[in-house]
This record gives sequence, structure tokens and C-alpha cells, in this order.
Amino acid sequence: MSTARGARARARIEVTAAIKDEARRQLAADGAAKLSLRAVARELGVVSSALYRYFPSRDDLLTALIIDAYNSLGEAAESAHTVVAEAGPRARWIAVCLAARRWALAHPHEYALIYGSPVPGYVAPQETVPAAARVGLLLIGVVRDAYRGKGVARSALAADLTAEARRMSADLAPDLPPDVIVPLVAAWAQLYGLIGFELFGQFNRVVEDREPFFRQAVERLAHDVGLVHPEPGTAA
Amino acid sequence: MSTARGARARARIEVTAAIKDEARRQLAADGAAKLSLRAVARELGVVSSALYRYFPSRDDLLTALIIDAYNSLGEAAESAHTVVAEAGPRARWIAVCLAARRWALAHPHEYALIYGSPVPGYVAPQETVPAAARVGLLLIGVVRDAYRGKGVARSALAADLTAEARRMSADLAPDLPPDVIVPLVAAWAQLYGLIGFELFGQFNRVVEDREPFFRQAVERLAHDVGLVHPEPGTAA
DNA sequence: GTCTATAACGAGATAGAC
DNA sequence: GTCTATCTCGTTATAGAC
Repeated sequence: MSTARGARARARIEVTAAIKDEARRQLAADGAAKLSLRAVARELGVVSSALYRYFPSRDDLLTALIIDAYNSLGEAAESAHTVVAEAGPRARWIAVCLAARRWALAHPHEYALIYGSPVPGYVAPQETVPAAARVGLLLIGVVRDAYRGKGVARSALAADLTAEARRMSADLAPDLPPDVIVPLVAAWAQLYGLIGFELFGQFNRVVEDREPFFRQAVERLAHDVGLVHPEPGTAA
Repeated sequence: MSTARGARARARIEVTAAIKDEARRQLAADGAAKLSLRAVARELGVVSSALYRYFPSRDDLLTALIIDAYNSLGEAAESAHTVVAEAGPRARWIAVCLAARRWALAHPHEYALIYGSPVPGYVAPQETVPAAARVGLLLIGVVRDAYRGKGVARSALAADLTAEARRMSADLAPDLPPDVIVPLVAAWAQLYGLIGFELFGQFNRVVEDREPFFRQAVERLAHDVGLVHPEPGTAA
């Protein structure tokens, strides 16, 4: 009977994957706003009510796609980081940023789903938070290693930011001081400004040869978060 | 007869404005993907075919909304710049960035229309370019003044970026050297990363007191583009 | 000339009966 | 799970009011 249960479980996983694949196809064609369970069911050759055994609602399907996208991006960033795990923090920072861009270029519609305009009428549940945090946590880890090693370049914060910076430090990385976490979070947001502009067409006729431009920009971001050395050696 | 023509022209302008107002309302409610001429007409109490006198197609209405949004943002940025026109480049840079954020917070759906996910099936025509360029040109102007005055801080570009950087300089601001235009364009993109993250909810539970955080970040962007002085005096 | 209304097309979504 | 009747949509041709 464990075989039967295993087969059933396997079938369920396969059908779930097929639903999400078809949903992703529609995402690419019509956008997240128009994602409809009916259309997915029609394309799969089943009736729409059958899908409710797998996803209780359209929003739950959307949530699953969002979590998948965040995890796909997170895995891409993490495995790129693993490759250069022995390098210095600056090289690792750059590797993670480049991996995020590469993933976005390879998955533009999923990128739009997670970092583009909010879907009208949809509010992301708390379930999405852990997946959404992966790249950010990776970047925090890089800066943390630098901070514990040779140190990072510091700069003063404005007086009206000290309270919020302390709160951010306590919430996000208690081992990093407020004046380190603030530029780090800013750089994290700015990274997606660069990626989004390329992906959504704002760089058309402005930046043509984008990879070296992006690399230059994330090197500057590394500098902004205190990763200042060109790093001749390897380990932190 | 100039009166008659004037009255007709005025009526036409008013109807056009009413159509766009209603369209913006629907944009806020359902998103750009679901903008429908029929729904706009219904809400205005006219029949859908009547709207074709004012906009040749749904996409043309979308284009008009996009151009309006860019111009509204551009005007907000330009008038904020005018207020501090006598201040130093660094103060003017910050003023423009703060104005862009303020406009985005006041017009989130129009922000999503111009800087969010592309609308499926819609391609922005070249008409949108001049309006879209306004904030960028304003920022170029600020850095240009600094460059002609006391100068801006410079830093070397990677070798594989020199050709593209030269092209960017020639196309965007021939009077600014390549190593100045590259960080400027990057900062321009990064600015919208900060705004987008706040607007689209990525800062939820990450950054709470956002104004001082944003100010700190754009001060760092000013530094990145070479505007390094805290500037005690006024004019460049 | 300038506009709005009517009616229709082909395509797609949706609700409910069975 | 299937079928049908009724909605939506963008868009056009046409007729008539001002």
C-alpha cells in the first residue's frame, strides 16, 4: 500500500507541475492579471473544477508561482555563490548580482511576477516571505563575512535615520552595525533597479552592451556596501 | 468662426480629459492589462464607438496615459529642481530624487504603468521617448553643471566597457566624459530600484521609516556620480 | 464637418441547467 | 463533466443629429 500511496503522491506531484507549467506559459503570454484557472484547465484538457483539488483558488496558484520564482532565483544566486565560495567577499557579491541578472534575463515573466507591478486584487501571503528573502540573505552573508574578516568601509548615517537603522540591524542582521545594514539594503534594492530597467526596456537606446555596464554598476554597489578592495588574495 | 472652432476644440479637450481620467481610474482598479475602451465608455455614459473619435485604438489610449504619466513625473521633478536651482549640484540631485519618490508615492498606479511590468501585447511607440527622458535629462543637467564647475569625482571604467561608454557619452551627453556618464546612468536606474521596492511592497517589514532611508540612499547615489561635496555654499 | 448612436463581426469569458 | 445561453471585448460600417 505504500507503493500505491507513493504512486498517487507521484501522480499528484506531476499534475501539480503540469498545472504550474501551463500557468507559467499563460503568464508569459497574457500577464499575471489575466491568469485564469479556466484557461489553464482548458489547455490541459480537463474541466476547471478539477484544478481545485490542486489549488484552492486562482490566488493560491499565483502564490505557488511566485514562491517558485523566488526559489528559482534564490537557487541560481546561491549556486553561483557556491562556485566562488572561496573567493573574497567582493568577488562573491559580484557573482551573486550577475547570477540574479542572468536569471532575470532567462525568466523575464517570472521576474515581472515577483519584482514587477503588483497584481491587482492579489495580496501576497506571508508564505512567500522565506523564498523572497533568499537573495537578500545571501548578500547579507557576504557582507557579514567581510565585516568579520578584514572589515568593511564605514560611513556615517544621517541623524534622522539612526533609530530606523538600529531597528533594521536588529531585525535583519543583529551582528551587523546599523551603518553597514543601511547601504546594504539600499544596494539590494538598487540591484533590482538595474535589472528591471534592462528587462523592462528602459535601457533601449540608452545602454546597448549591457553586461559590462551591469558589472561596472554592481562593482560600484559592492563599494557602496563597504567591499572596497580589489582583493588580490582569496579567502576572507 | 474662431469662436466656434475654439468652442469645439475646447469641448474636444474636455472630452479627451474625461476619457483619460476615467481610464486612469480603471488603471488603478484593475491594472493596465485590463484597461478596456468599452468599460470607459460605459462609465462615461457613451457608446464605445464614440471613443474612437478621440483615440484610434485602445493602445493609443494607453500610450496617452503613459505619456501623461511621464510628463507628470517630469514636471514634478523639474519644478522641484527649479526651487533649488541656485543650490549646488549635490543638493539639486537630492531634490530631484526626492521629488521623483514623492510623485511615485502620490501616483502609484501611474508609476506602475511606466516603470512596472510591461503590458502584455503592448509595445510603447517612439512617441513616449521624449516624455520618458525628462527626469534622466534633468539628472544629466545637474551632473553637467557640476562637471563644468568645480568638477566631479572620477573613477576608472573596466576595459570591456570603454567602447560602450564612449557610445553612451556620444549619444546622451557629448560634453560629459564616458567615465562620468556610466555611473550617472547606473544611478538613474538604481533610483527607480529604490522607489519601486518601496512602492511594490518589497520594503514591507524591511524598511519602515522610508523617507530618511531614501534620502541616505540618494545621497550615496550623488556620491557615486561624483557629487562628493557636502557643499557649504550655493551656486556651482 | 463633427460628432454620437446603432448594429454587427469574431473571439473569448462566464453562469447555470442538465 | 458537458452544453448552452448570455455575457465581455476591440473594432468597424453605417446612419443620422447638430
